[in-house]
Amino acid sequence: MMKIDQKDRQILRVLAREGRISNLALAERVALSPSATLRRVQALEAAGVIAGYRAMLDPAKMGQGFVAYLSVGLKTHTKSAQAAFEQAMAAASEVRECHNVTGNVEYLLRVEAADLPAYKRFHTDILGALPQVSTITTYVVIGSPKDERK
Amino acid sequence: MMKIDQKDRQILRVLAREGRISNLALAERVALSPSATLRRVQALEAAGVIAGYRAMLDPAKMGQGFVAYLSVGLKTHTKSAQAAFEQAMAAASEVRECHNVTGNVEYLLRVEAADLPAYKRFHTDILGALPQVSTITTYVVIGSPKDERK
DNA sequence: GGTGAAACGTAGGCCGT
DNA sequence: ACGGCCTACGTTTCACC
Repeated sequence: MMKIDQKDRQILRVLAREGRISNLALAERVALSPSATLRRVQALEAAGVIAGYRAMLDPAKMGQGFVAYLSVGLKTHTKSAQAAFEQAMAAASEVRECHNVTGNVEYLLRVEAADLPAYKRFHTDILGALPQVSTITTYVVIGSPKDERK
Repeated sequence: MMKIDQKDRQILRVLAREGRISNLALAERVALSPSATLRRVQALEAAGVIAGYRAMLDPAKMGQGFVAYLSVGLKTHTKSAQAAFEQAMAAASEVRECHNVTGNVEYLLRVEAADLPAYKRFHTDILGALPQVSTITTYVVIGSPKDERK
């Protein structure tokens, strides 16, 4: 674990929004020399504070028009049932996120599919085929007024 | 809207995982010359298929140890109530995502806070203070076995 | 789509504070 | 321990084929 000062936070704020900004431009933004900036960025990467960089793709523009969140409840709460479910989710390309949560369900999924039929195939053929699953509730995303992760 | 061929898809797949890969390395991966690769990337950016680049930060390593998803139901489904709620979400720094969904609730939020007390402040002082809100259910994230957005 | 070259950015050694 | 300067090296980018 490393200590993160105000300059680091400034750097992270910029990088979270503009992941591909050049080190030179970043240095100017945070009012530091390029070398000092680079050293800080490298330290943040090494410490895992920056876990990586991603291009945010627009699902709609790639023919992935269907986005939904699903809450999933399991029949049993054994370790093996969870492991089996998580493995299936890891293997399913439609599943972009799988969160283990507290509450009246065990999992929250984010699923992206080309269209409704494609989503239905996932819902019935993949999720429905898992013996561990007891309840599924689908929340279709109509819009995302805020999405700082993308 | 642009047409996306197989090479484009290859490029997107790499960039989605390694957003800061050099154009040279990317070109090698997709077996194209650097200039052809750059032209494709620039076209994908211009078309909005690539909406931007982000550093993925680890909330736990930044003292943001508390992550939860919240389902929120509104009292009324008028345009003005939705607009007021969305504006409040846009202003709340704890809210990383706000999705408008179908189902028995109107919104799904992703909230990140330093700890439980910080989360409680958000829950009661911000969400609880909004007159439009009728139901709130909190799903605390225990773990994320898959998170391809980060 | 590829080539080449100029412009630009990166990264690490070094020194000062 | 941390910031700034310098510079060799690598990368980006664009006009041209």
